[in-house]
Amino acid sequence: MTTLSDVAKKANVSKMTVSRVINHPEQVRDELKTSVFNAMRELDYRPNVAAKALVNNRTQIIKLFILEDMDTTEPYYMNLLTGISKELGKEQYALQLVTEHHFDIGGCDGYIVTGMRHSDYEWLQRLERPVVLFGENRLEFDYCDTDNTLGTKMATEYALKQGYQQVIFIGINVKEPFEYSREAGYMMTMQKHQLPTEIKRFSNHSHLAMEYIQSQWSQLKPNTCFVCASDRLAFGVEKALNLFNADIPNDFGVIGFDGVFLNQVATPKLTTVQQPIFELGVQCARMLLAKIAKDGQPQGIEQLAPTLSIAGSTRNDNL
Amino acid sequence: MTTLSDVAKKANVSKMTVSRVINHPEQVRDELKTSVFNAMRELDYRPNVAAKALVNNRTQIIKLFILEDMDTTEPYYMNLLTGISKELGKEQYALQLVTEHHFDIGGCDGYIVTGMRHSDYEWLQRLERPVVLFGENRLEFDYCDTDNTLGTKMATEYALKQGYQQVIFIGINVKEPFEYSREAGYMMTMQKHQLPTEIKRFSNHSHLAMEYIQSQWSQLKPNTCFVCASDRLAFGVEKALNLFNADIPNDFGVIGFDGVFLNQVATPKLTTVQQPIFELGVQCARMLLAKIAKDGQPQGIEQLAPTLSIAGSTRNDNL
DNA sequence: GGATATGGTGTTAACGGTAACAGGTTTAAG
DNA sequence: CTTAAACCTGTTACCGTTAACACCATATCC
Repeated sequence: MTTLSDVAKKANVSKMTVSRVINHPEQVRDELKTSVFNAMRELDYRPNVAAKALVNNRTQIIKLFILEDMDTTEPYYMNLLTGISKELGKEQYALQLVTEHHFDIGGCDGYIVTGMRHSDYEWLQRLERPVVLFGENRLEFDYCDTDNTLGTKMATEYALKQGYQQVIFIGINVKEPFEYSREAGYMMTMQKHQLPTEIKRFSNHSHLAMEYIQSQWSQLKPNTCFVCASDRLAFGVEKALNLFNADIPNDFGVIGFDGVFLNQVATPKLTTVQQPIFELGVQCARMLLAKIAKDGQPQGIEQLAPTLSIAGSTRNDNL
Repeated sequence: MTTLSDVAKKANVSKMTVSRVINHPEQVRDELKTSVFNAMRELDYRPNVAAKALVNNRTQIIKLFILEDMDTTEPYYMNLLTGISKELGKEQYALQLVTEHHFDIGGCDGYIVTGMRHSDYEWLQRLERPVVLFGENRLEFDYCDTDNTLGTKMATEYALKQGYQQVIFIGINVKEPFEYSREAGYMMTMQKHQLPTEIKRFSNHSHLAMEYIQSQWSQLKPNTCFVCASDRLAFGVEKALNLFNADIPNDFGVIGFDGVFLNQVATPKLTTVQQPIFELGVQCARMLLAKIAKDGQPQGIEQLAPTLSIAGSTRNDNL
């Protein structure tokens, strides 16, 4: 391993100058800078992360708290993790997963928290390092999330554009901001078109949505589209409709929300609000690193636009 | 942050003694040891990872290479990651994900590699730090994996025990050890019972298995069980059988392999060979840490027994 | 009883990097 | 032309930990 000293010798300067070229390049003459850069290249210099961490009192570790039960949303996370990890890797940060609320053994430079519920608020506030949430909140935490309202707006607009006369919203019965936002997108769009709204809510399990459709089958009118707050619920709706040999997408449309895995295995494949999970991971990481660099200053919020992934569960102009 | 020196002062010894209590306790008198332990507890001492890493020329980072396309096996990985991460965390190691073959920027103390294909052999061999594979291989790499042969043995035995007269194996057409092992478990069991074997192979996509069943439907005899090399294929088989309103599980049985997510969303839920993915992650990590501690010495292989998760896609004595 | 091992502890010098300060040179101002 | 400010670069000390060695007791041997 080549060190600062090696580079310094090769470039005929002191260690300190080399260090400055890396961290405060504006303080060094251009002439020296180029010769230092050359030396670094020739020797294939890579800074020693541990040494830097030691002197800066950093750990180069970011902890990712996954507070919700992973099994319920599992496929989701891999993309998030990949995004976070990729971005952190660029700055030589490493990731540590924390799934239980076990004690914070070993330090870290910051936290990314996902699946926060309102009850977690208290202990999150006590954390002594910068925190960024993945997922909307109405508190003062910095966060990244999909633009949930935009997502259901897009879904509802699309359903109407495809000519479905009734649009029913199948929501998740949790009192969390992301759900409110998704419902809001639906409501706003329906009101804009002066149409009546109808919202049903269930725990996020496919069989509940399925049972609902089964119980309501006789009252369902054709030409209805179900805009769902998750792919899970949409999956259940579709399964139930299939049981009655309903004509999807001509008589009934189904639109999910998430776009991770489940929409792919449904038959027909689900039209869904595709969240940019990977990019959200990248953004979370970026925001956290910025916050660390700026000594914990608030970084605000970042909402990324989802895309509507169109598949066989809704009518489609273009087919 | 309390340091070694703080502890040393409190216990009236030198830093070195404290360090020895941690790393070479056998070299320290019991009397001193206890007083050092007390001091550590009172001051809530946590070793500084960066300092330790610096002096030991370690990074405390493990890289996880995910070589296969994640989208195909996605739900799988979260459990693996959690297992690995949990175990690494205990020893203050952090994880770095590497999904593209991008350059090995920044060092690490070891690698865990998953999704290795035969073509990756060459560059893997060149890695300069200890490597442990997740997944069978017939080369000299240390690895952890499910006992694949045992898995299909269990599945096939179970199918026969439930009285299915024909058992057909639906395999994945890749030339990889895990597939050979799964086929072997099926073959051995059938031969043991002196029954004829039948193996079909497809790429690991549900629609291919689905199309196969559809094309063969007229020739399929009731009382047949399909033992599949993946839940994906099993899912396809089941979907096709459902299309014909076949009686699952009475006329046809379906058994998958993996037990991550997909088996849960199938209707009826899939009986499947449940891999202990989380534990495999833990084992991988443990093996790698042992290898690092022993300066890269081979650690052999570790095959964990899967369990048969019984659900509605097969007949069941107990129901 | 003096030489020789043995076990337990402290001292010193690194590991690779950076902040803070010191010192030298150039530029600008009066 | 002097003096102060601005600019660059080097020196020193330290971040927290450990290996290697030095040292001093005590136990062991002939």
